[in-house]
Amino acid sequence: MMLTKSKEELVQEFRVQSIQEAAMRVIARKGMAAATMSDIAREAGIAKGTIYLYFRDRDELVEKTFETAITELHRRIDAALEGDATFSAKLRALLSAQMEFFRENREFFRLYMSLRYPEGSPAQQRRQKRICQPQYRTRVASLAAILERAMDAGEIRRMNAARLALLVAEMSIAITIERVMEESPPAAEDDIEMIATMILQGIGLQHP
Amino acid sequence: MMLTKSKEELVQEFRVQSIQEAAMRVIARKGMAAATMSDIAREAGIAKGTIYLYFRDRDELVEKTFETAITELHRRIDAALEGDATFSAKLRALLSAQMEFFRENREFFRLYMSLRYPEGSPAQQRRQKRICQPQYRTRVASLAAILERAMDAGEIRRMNAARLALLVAEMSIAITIERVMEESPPAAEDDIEMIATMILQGIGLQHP
DNA sequence: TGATTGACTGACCGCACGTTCAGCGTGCTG
DNA sequence: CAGCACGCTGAACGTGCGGTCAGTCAATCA
Repeated sequence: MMLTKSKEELVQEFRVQSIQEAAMRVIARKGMAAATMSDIAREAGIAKGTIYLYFRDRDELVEKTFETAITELHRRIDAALEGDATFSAKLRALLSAQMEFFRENREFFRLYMSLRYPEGSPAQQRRQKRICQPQYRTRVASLAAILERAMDAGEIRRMNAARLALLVAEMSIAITIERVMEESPPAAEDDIEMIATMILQGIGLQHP
Repeated sequence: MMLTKSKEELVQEFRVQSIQEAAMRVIARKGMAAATMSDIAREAGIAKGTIYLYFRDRDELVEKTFETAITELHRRIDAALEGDATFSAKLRALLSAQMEFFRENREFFRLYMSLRYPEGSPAQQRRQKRICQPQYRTRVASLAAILERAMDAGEIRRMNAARLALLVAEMSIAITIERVMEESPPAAEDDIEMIATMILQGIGLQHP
């Protein structure tokens, strides 16, 4: 009895997962706005109607797909940041985790970018604002907390932590974008080293 | 004869301009994807059909609207960068020009962000890629050239100029986004000073 | 083996959009 | 003042989307 149910659940989960993966691929290929339910169904090898057995509507599909992937990203970033390494080490770990994640999940990237600033109908916008912006804000806030701690520890100069967190986050996303788009990006270590150096020492001339 | 034609042209230009301004306002309010031709016509106080007397289709309206505004932005940035000031001064001038422009043209900002990464139908995407990406790439490239010159002059350390230009551009956009979204942002000078300091000296501890 | 279930299908619906065009009014012409 | 020209209008059209649901059929049950 219990086993049977488990089996059904497994099948369900498999369907849900394969639909989400199809959605991700289609969005990656055509962009968020142009990805239709028919496209996604075709990509998943099922009928359009079947999607509606597992997701209430398009919004929910996109939302769940986003959440599944972003949860994994956050898990990795949190893992990179735990422990009490120096700020410099944590910064490199953060950059490394993010780049690695998007290298493995190139397809997620397009979805991630689409959701960062709301588009579409007002209802969709509200939904996206509810779902996605907090995710981003939370990340920036936790980065700000780390910066604050590093300031307290005297590892970095004292500045506006919130603004600084924003800058660091955006720099890391910018390089990630660039790497995802490049055919053959330079070694990740080189880019990480460059950003880390720039953040810590700037580009001025005072000696290392 | 010549005068009459001039007058008609003026009326035409006025219509074109007021439609573009309406488009900008609507896109700013509802987002690129949700801004319909009816919305734009209503905002401009004319009938939907009238727009098609001045623009072939929606794509052309968006494209022309974007170009008109971006041309002004580039004019200002170029003005800020000409002359042979120090890199440090040019950097501040660049940041200042960009922030000032988006403060005056808050409405353009949404359009600018929408077009940075293509969305919509494949045809729209091709168009946007053709129109918008080069604009952005050109700006980054010219920034890279300035960085290169500063390196030659020994004003800043030698690094990968292309990557660095990307980081500087993204940082400045990030703060601009933040400022556009904030109810009452801090004084522009403070933000400019912060980014400039961060870029030139980093956040590490070695004394100023 | 016939009955029953329910996951799956895809033709269909309503709607909202971009686009069109026949007709309207206004002002200029002869 | 009649007639013409033309910028403008907005109802109507075609298209393509998200979403629905009556029907299908393979697996399970009794």
